[in-house]
Amino acid sequence: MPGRIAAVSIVEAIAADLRSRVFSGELGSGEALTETDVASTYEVARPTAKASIEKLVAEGLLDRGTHKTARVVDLGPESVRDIYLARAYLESEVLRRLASGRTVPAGAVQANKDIAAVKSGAPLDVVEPDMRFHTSLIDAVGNTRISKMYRSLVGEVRLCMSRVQSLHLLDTALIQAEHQRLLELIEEGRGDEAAGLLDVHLGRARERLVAAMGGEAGPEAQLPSDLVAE
Amino acid sequence: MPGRIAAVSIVEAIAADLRSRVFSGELGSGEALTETDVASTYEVARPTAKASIEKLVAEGLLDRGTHKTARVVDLGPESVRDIYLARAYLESEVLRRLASGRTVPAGAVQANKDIAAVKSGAPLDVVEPDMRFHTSLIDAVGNTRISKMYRSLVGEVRLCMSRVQSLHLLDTALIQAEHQRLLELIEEGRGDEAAGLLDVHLGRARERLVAAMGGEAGPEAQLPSDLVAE
DNA sequence: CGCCCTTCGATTGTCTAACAAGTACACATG
DNA sequence: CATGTGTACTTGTTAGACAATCGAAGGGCG
Repeated sequence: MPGRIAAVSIVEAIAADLRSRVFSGELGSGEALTETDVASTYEVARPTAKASIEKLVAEGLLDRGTHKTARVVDLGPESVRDIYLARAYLESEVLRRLASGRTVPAGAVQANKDIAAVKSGAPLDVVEPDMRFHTSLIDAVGNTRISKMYRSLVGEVRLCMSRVQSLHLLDTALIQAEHQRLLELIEEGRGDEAAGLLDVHLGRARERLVAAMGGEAGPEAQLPSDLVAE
Repeated sequence: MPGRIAAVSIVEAIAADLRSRVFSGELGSGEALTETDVASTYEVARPTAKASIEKLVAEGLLDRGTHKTARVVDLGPESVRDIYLARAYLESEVLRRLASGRTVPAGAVQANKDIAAVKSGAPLDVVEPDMRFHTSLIDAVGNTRISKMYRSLVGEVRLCMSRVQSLHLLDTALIQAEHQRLLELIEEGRGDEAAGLLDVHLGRARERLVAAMGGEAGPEAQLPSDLVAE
């Protein structure tokens, strides 16, 4: 069933485009987005632009107070830690549940294959399948509210991932290998170990990103010892 | 610092009023809310009413598809289970963390006192402090994203609580006693037992509500044996 | 007599134009 | 230098309008 035609509303279309521009870095941190600007660049009425902006604000990609211009969020080290810890919070429990039922989500398997297929020259292309790997795990528990909660985090998570990739903070092969190991641990029913590996996986990305932003990196930033040894 | 003055926008004010009308049951399940209706009852322009409605849709209190009138959500048994399981998912892990640090949130203690102070004749008054008890626990972990995720669930949770209370499915004293026990278990550092009690606490409410809605109640609906014995 | 199709009313999506209200920054004043 | 004022920009809200769409009611046809 290849993507049935979708007649999305104008505000949704604009929101989607703005979103991708934020992810691609075309709209950098702190950049202002006035309603009039958006309205004129997309040639729509201001209320329509307003609605799009408010959508992105709700997603956490834009910041704005009453009567103030919306700006692209500026994630500080504390926010990054907050985001990654919230992720770990949800995802580690998910891994335990999946492992107890030994259910390996097909979507996650496919996503990890897609990561492997990405040429090393285009680091930003890893973001989409990486994100998909993790959302597939969440969705596999079959609870629509949990999925929705995770969705409310996805915007910011993806922003972090984009930063990690464009700064070359992680090797694609390592990401892919750890994902693979996670899937194996699920299949073997070893939930606690899967959760532990996830903590390593996320902790490293987190602390490296924090360090790259000028924060004080924690010890999680280093590579696993067996790989360092080579 | 008693509630600093807040100049809320009109759409926010209308959203708040609609919300309370949904919680109070004045707007029953499936009731239609057209933009024009809302606009005329509050004497505002239609776009303003539209924005308010969309806010409630985002909160999960209203349902609506493109070009269709917004309606108050009609929670079926599956949705109720989904909601309560998502709650348990987040809250049980929170209890473990709080117990490991033996941090008893002051807000939760106060909220439970407020529950005790409610006269038995007004069951709906229990909802607010009950909700506050649980949000206090979540907020106590100090992760703003986790709090935000829980917020995205709160609307529906509160709707369920209102149903439970107006149908007299649970005794106030029992709720209050179990909350008290949860706090004690946290203080004693017994995280697993706290999580277990929470499962009982939520499971009973969940299955009784499901049963009251015509679904097949699970075994969790029964009272704890020590209380049944009297 | 029942079913399909058309038509119509109601409702939402979007637009234009406009005014009110608030913020931020430069400027003038003490 | 601190303070107040003012002005430009931006957002909040309104009014009215038109197109697109959905749901139901009614008429035609088998």
